[in-house]
Amino acid sequence: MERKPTMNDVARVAGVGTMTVSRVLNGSANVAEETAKRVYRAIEKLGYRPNEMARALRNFKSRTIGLIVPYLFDPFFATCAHAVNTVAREHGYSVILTTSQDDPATEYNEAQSMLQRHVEGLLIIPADIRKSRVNQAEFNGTHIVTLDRPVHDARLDSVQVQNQSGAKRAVQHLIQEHGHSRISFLGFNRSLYTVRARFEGYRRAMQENGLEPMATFDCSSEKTTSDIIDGQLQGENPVTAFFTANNVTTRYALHALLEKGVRVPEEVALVGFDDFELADILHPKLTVVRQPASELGRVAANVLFERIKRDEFPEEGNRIVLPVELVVRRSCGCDSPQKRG
Amino acid sequence: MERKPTMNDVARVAGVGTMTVSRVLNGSANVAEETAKRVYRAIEKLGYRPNEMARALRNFKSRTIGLIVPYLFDPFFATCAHAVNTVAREHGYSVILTTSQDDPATEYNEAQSMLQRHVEGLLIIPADIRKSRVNQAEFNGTHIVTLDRPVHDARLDSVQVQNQSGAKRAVQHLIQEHGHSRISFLGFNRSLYTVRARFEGYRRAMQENGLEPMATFDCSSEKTTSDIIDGQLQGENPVTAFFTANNVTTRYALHALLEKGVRVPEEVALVGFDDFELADILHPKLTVVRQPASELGRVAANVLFERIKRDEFPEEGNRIVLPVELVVRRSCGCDSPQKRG
DNA sequence: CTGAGATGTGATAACGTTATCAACATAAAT
DNA sequence: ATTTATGTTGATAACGTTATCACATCTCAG
Repeated sequence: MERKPTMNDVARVAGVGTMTVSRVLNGSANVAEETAKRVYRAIEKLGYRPNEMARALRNFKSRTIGLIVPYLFDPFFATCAHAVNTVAREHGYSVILTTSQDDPATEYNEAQSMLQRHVEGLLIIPADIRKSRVNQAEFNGTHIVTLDRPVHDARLDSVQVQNQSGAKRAVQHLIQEHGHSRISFLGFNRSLYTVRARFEGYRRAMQENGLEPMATFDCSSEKTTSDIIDGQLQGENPVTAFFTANNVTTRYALHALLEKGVRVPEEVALVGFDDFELADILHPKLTVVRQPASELGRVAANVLFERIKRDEFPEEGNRIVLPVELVVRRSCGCDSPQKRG
Repeated sequence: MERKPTMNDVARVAGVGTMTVSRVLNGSANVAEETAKRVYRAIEKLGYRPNEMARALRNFKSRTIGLIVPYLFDPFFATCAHAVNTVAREHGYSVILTTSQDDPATEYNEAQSMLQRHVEGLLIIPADIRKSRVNQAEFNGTHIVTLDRPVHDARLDSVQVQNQSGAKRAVQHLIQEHGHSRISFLGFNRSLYTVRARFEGYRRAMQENGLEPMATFDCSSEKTTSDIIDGQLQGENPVTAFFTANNVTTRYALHALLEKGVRVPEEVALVGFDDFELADILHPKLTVVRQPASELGRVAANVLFERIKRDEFPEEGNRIVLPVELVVRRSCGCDSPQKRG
């Protein structure tokens, strides 16, 4: 309703000039103690709060960063976002958050919109390693850090996890500890960097053990996943273990197996990439590769703020890779009475 | 690096006045077609994008709303946030998102910070019905809508779900369909509105059936929940069913029961408030009260944008209550071979 | 005391946008 | 031919801050 009080109002009430109020607020030296007190009283009395819009316009500093994640209901991304938020607050920054739905066009539009809002930096989980356009010229002058997935641009900092080696270790576990040889890779959306990298880890583990890879990237829904699994469990050489590329696929696969009455891990083993809250309450408890979601967000945000602070645009960005951990529970066959030969 | 091009730059390149560029951008009438074309070409050439900071300052419209949720890694809140984001985008608004950790002081600070950023409206999931201070005078002139939980201020719009009647229905189901009489309410944090309301539904269901309520509000962690359950399962009159107040408590309780080797629902039944992705893969599949999380976010955002559009500050806010649904699966005892008398 | 430095303060001009007004065409109406 | 309308444009002044400069006072060494 009534207009918010401005610095001018404060100055008038305190009986000083506008600049003096500004100086008091910014803790600049050379303000008489007595004057400062008068200003503080006036601020108190009017309930004055500086207008960040005007500040941003004047200072070329919005104290805002942008964060673009594919989805918010995926617990992994949500956890990243939470961590980013926490770090931003510590730096006195606000976060403009939006989702891309894994669509490069949406991602580009949202990034543009954030540029218009003059964010000082951008944290992005890019939808597509090739089609993401956040590296174009128009983004020069904005600090960008990609997390979870990189893009093809050496100038950008990126923070990611050990996708390939983590996947490889998990598949090796299935091969070496449990003697599986017919292991199927289930994933969705080949254009996602993480899915590719995890597949590559899987492929290498198979190859190094002289086994034939067998991969699907079409697990877009519960139904299709179920159909794919159906096909792979039938025939003369049925699959004996599944490796799923992320928490969604893991869920689809587990659901399908349970629906069909297939016993896990007795009849078929299952190991997934990405841990989640309920993985150790499920029956069976899931063996998974755990990603440090919080740390991913935290590290990426810190890298970004470091860049912002230095206002540095390097020729070659840093690439930070965080370790993952194979959390062995039961779905791989461990802790189970019978093992296979 | 290089400064971003401004409207003045565009005007110079196009050989027109600044106002003409402004007019073209805002689609205002009365610009000659030929001139408009020149302006568009200049915009294209320079890669010009309007500075939202300057616009906001000049127009008193930031095209931004604030969203404060307790936590982002709770799938319920994350889903709300996702929905809010979607609606905001449809309106051409950006969302500044932050978390309160269910702490009223943090909530207040974050809300203040958003006011300084001149958000046009605020969507809040308040931490505490009494201690939340978002209704104070300093927030006059900002549109506020609370979602999921209300605060004590009749002027604020609030959107929530049928907490009480949903809980009551669930408990009635345990009593009437499965003959339970020793039903324990497990929750955490009595200062949360939702927990209270759900308890009240539980209490009424018990009372109307002549049963003794039995409630705990201390399920703050897995450990304490486990201990509480231990106590209630021992003694001469052990509990035969649990009603849990939200998805976190449900998880704690289920985990504890599984750890102890208690069979659900054969030995003890379990019904929770708030559905989640994996509730139907768990063993047993969980019977829950499902909340329309997406719709909650969507409706709240729409209410807010309606207020913003009309710039209306009603004496008495709307209170919208969305229906919940009892999703009957197996943990209540349904679909189980034996029923109790 | 005189001049140099420190200290405290305010006027002014930006930052990039847009509302308002005034100016000029040109077309239509008398 | 003169008025009246209509369409098209630009100069100017804000919005609320802050950097810069300028002007006072005051302190103290010489």
